[in-house]
Amino acid sequence: MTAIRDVLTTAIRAALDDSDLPVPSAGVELTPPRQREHGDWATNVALQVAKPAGRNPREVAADLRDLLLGAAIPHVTEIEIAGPGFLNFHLAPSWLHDVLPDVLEHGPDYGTSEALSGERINLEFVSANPTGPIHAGGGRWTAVGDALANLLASQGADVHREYLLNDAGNQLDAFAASLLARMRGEEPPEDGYQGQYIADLADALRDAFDGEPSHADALEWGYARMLQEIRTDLERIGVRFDTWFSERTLHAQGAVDRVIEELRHRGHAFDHEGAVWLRSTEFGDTRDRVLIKSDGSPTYLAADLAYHLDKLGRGFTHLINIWGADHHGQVASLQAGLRALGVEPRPEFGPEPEVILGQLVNLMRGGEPVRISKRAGDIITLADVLDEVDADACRLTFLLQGIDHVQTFDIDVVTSQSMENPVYYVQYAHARIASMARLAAERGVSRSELSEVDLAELTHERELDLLRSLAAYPEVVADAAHGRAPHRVTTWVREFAGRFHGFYHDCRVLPGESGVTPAQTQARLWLIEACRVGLANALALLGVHAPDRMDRLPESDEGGAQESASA
RNA sequence: GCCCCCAUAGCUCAGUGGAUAGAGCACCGCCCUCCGGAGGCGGUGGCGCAGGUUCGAGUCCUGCUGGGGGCGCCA
Repeated sequence: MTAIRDVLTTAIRAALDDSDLPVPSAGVELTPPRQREHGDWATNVALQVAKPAGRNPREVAADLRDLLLGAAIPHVTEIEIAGPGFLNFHLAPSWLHDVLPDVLEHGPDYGTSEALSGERINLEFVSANPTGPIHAGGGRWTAVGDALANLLASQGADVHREYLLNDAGNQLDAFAASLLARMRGEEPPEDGYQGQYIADLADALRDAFDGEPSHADALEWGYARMLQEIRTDLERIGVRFDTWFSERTLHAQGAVDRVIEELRHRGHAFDHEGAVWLRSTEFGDTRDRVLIKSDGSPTYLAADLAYHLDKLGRGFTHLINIWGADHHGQVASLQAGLRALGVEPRPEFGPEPEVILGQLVNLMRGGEPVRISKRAGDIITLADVLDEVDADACRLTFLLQGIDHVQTFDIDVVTSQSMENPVYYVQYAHARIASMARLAAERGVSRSELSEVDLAELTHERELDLLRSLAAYPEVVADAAHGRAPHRVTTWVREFAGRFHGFYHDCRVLPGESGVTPAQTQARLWLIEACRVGLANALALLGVHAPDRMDRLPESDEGGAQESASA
């Protein structure tokens, strides 16, 4: 929230008050218009309040304009009534010049807020079963989850990254049975795991034991191997979890049993056909759900309820899970169950846990879809991707678009043509700034104290564009956090980098033959430093490095040597 | 049959009620005597269909069409 924005909003509220008009229930909307001719800020309040007041919007706007002009708001040079009744504020560039010290003063904290101060948020993501390597598509949840954690933390929340290990169900049994079968040269069971990695593991398993290991030995051995592999992959992409939560501990400590008892006690569990059911229909679910199967074992839902209760018991004020869209069917019953257990939803967050459903990733290779086939070689793992492309390119690729869209991840585009990845365009902007700083130092050009620099030298449209982007940045971050939409930061930083490259092209910073005045050099040196802060802060949220230098591209052919398709 | 998500330029996507819908790639042209050309500038080209709500709809609602994902005493 920039200062000028607050000033304008306050002035508009006062003008409404003086006109005996109500402030719209959603508050005063004040936005930068898309068209530059429409000024620096625009509000639609006249349109919103005119109808209930039975008045003409443009007349209301005219009254408000008179009051606002009388208020002598800083920087404001003109207020025009436009279209059906917009109020467009035209400001002197001085309002943008004020942004620069704001950015520099806050540095790494520029763009943060305290909106979520006091919240302890548990964010669970990835949580891939420890029965195989993380699939390339799982990289999406890794990147999105880590960036979202950063975003929530930027708003003042205490964020805890958690990975749930599904190590208690029959998945690991099927996994172990598959390993043993493969070790004996047999086909894995019907519901078992296939793929080359199982065969490789089976070979290693044979070497690890004298004689045939027991089912339990194979299970623990395989589990440990997969867990290690998963942790390694996540380390490679640069994500660290605060807690690796073992589902087993819930069963071992009787937490699952206690959940059933509690639900019975509250009258929300009942017996039917030898099983124990949750009356989830009373809490918004489409049907009741089984908690204890007729063979006496708990369902996944029962364990999941115990797990989420455990999280709340650890003092978190809000729980967020990032799940793939293929788990959509679990959401209603989990939320119904927690509700049945007496967990009250918070109005600002909705039901607990908050479940963010992300659409899946379609893997492509060379323009051809890669089916998630059981056959060997068709599995593309996150590790495969990381073997060919650096973590930054990988992460940014996953953060390019909103998670409501199925993402197409063409491994050939992200790897062999990785120079097309926008990450380099953005990182290059940061490296350029660092390069300019190095050159300035070499030439003995140093920055004066900011207070002694005349920022009014920044008048070029390219310079003002950069300042406009920087001014908008804190709100972009806040919206991205609130909307659980890290890709908005990606969108911002890509546009910002574009604006920087444009500035670089048109505006010389360092003294040379171009006729830059010493005063301009000083103002621009501070401007690029502010840009560096903006780029670095945004990239940090995305979990992408902001390099000070990048390797030069190898000289590419001039393109003239192309052989034509002569047969 | 029911539930969730999606449909914007040739392709991949931005745009979560505002005024003239934006990028990248691809295609067609330009720009290196000066801070890194991984760059800059211009051009071609678009909101699936039909209703509705609203002063105003790519955005909200309904229906349709077309994609994707779910609907177990699996996890």
